[in-house]
Amino acid sequence: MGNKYDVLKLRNQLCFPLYVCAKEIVRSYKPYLDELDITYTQYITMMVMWEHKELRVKDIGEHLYLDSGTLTSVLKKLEEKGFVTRKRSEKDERDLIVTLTDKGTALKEKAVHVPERLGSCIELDPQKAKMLYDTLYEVIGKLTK
Amino acid sequence: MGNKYDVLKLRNQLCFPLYVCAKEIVRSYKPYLDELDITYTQYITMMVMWEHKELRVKDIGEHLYLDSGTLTSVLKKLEEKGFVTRKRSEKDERDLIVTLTDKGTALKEKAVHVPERLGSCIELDPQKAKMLYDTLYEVIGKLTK
DNA sequence: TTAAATTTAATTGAATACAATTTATATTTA
DNA sequence: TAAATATAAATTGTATTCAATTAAATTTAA
Repeated sequence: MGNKYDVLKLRNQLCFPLYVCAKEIVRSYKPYLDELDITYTQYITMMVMWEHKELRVKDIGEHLYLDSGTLTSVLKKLEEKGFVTRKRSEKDERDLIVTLTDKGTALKEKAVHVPERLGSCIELDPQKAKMLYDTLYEVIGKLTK
Repeated sequence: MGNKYDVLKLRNQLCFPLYVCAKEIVRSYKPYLDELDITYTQYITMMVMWEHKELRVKDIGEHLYLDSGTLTSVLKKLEEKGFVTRKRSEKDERDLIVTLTDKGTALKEKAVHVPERLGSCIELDPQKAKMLYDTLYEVIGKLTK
């Protein structure tokens, strides 16, 4: 029994729990990130910077799936806080080079405990976590090609 | 071989693909929802209204995991477009009653094809989809209690 | 029954996010 | 080379989202 409108019920949607889950996770990060005085978007930007030290805005955007419209203001905030510097490339003036500062590197020390603290809020079976991880990247691949 | 900072690498994060996936899915909805002249948030709000016809803002918020800060403006937009009405409850003046209009009900007819169109962008194995669905709600349960 | 506590929606302010456009620079082509 | 094209970041405008606060109404408690 069901009618053609059943597909429009919230409980039959896969995208909705995905949307809620992402939203609630970002919210759960807040108390831990507040201690570092950064937001979630600033946090994932710093993750990219901790790995690469120096990148163009465009490269950061490719790692994070974000465009310059979002990143310009995020990076200006991180520069204000002293975690990165922003400078035009001399090789190509169109590029803006973002570089991790010593203060930015030092923040890593504080951040290193965030993942476990968040993980203990979620408490997901490792096998389920892996399945979730793989499936999410599969969907991302399909949506972003 | 890894070091204590490995947990801070983007590829070792579970929350990050969740965040990206949700973001990209909402973006994928856009062309289809543009045809209905509504946004994703307005769309899920209409889903709740199609199922319940009449609800308080608070009830909508409980269904969608959104607070009045978000919903007040979403509902004002939906009222402007003529899909719902907003009226204070006579029983309890604190409550604001949102009611589906005929035009709102009619929109359902156009919306009914959105889920399949979106589904064909994702093309997920049904078994994986179910696993994903269950796991997401498991995480939501842990994060929102 | 008044006073205190609770509930509900709205408001305010900060931070995203994206589409579309603009500006500046660099590359390609005619 | 000059013009056309392409690329990168920034800007603009719209819409979320949340935390914190406010205002009004209701309920509870002293």
